[in-house]
Amino acid sequence: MRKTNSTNHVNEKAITINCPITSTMLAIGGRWKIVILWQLKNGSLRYNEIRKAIPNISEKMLIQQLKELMQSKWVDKKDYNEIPPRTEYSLTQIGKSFMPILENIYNWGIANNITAPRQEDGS
Amino acid sequence: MRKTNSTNHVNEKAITINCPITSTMLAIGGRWKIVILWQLKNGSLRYNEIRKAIPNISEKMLIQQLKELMQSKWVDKKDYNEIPPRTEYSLTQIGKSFMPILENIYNWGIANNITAPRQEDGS
DNA sequence: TTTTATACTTACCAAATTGTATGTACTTCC
DNA sequence: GGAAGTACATACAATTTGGTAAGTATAAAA
Repeated sequence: MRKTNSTNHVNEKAITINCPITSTMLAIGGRWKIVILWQLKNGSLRYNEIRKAIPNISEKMLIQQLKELMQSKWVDKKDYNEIPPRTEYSLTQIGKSFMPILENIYNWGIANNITAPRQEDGS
Repeated sequence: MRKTNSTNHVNEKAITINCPITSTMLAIGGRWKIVILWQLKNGSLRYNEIRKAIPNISEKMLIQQLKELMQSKWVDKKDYNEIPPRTEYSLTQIGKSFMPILENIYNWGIANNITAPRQEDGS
């Protein structure tokens, strides 16, 4: 949980309060969020399907990021109440409506040959 | 400096290596990067002008983020070699070419009434 | 000679994010 | 009775990010 009185938190709030860009970035800003959204763009997937589609993600990270995406209304979950459990995750309308922008970024990235910056250390 | 052998780092690399979206997000992903880019969209600014335009940023954060933006070629710096010092920061072509996408996100955010998600704690 | 102006650097600390390992629940199959 | 399948939860540790406070350099102005 975050501390509401830390400078970090206060600054985050100040930055996002009036800016839809930074708010949006915050919503999709976790390590795995975009990867998850990208997986869901062609339809709903079960928990384990997402997991297998994203080899490096841990279970903790997957549910954590899914929860946050659900809180911010980008992703929906359907629980079938079966045993063994079955749940399906899908994009909400909000999530779907953002996909064209993600595709823009995708194409922009390719056109501009974007590679991630890395400040590496030897150790 | 980051550790090149941490799982965290390895995962970041895996995520960005083949994906222009996550690479792009990484490049503009610091706390203040988008705010800085947004300030520069109407032309070059001196160090102190940026600083005054972004009330909460500390000097350390400002130069750090500027350096990273320069490393990833979104921002350029011109040093006038005067005393007292004078430097000017401006968007590169890459930086400028991304502005339409930022504006898309801005409009999308307004249209969808995006507010930043907050998991707050009481302490 | 102290102050002012500008653009940084650095050491250190606090906070937030990410990852590891292990455990839970329920039912069917062997 | 034990293993398998599915979707989680939780305690703890490592890593990374962000913030604070103080210092540097140079020359001109007060």
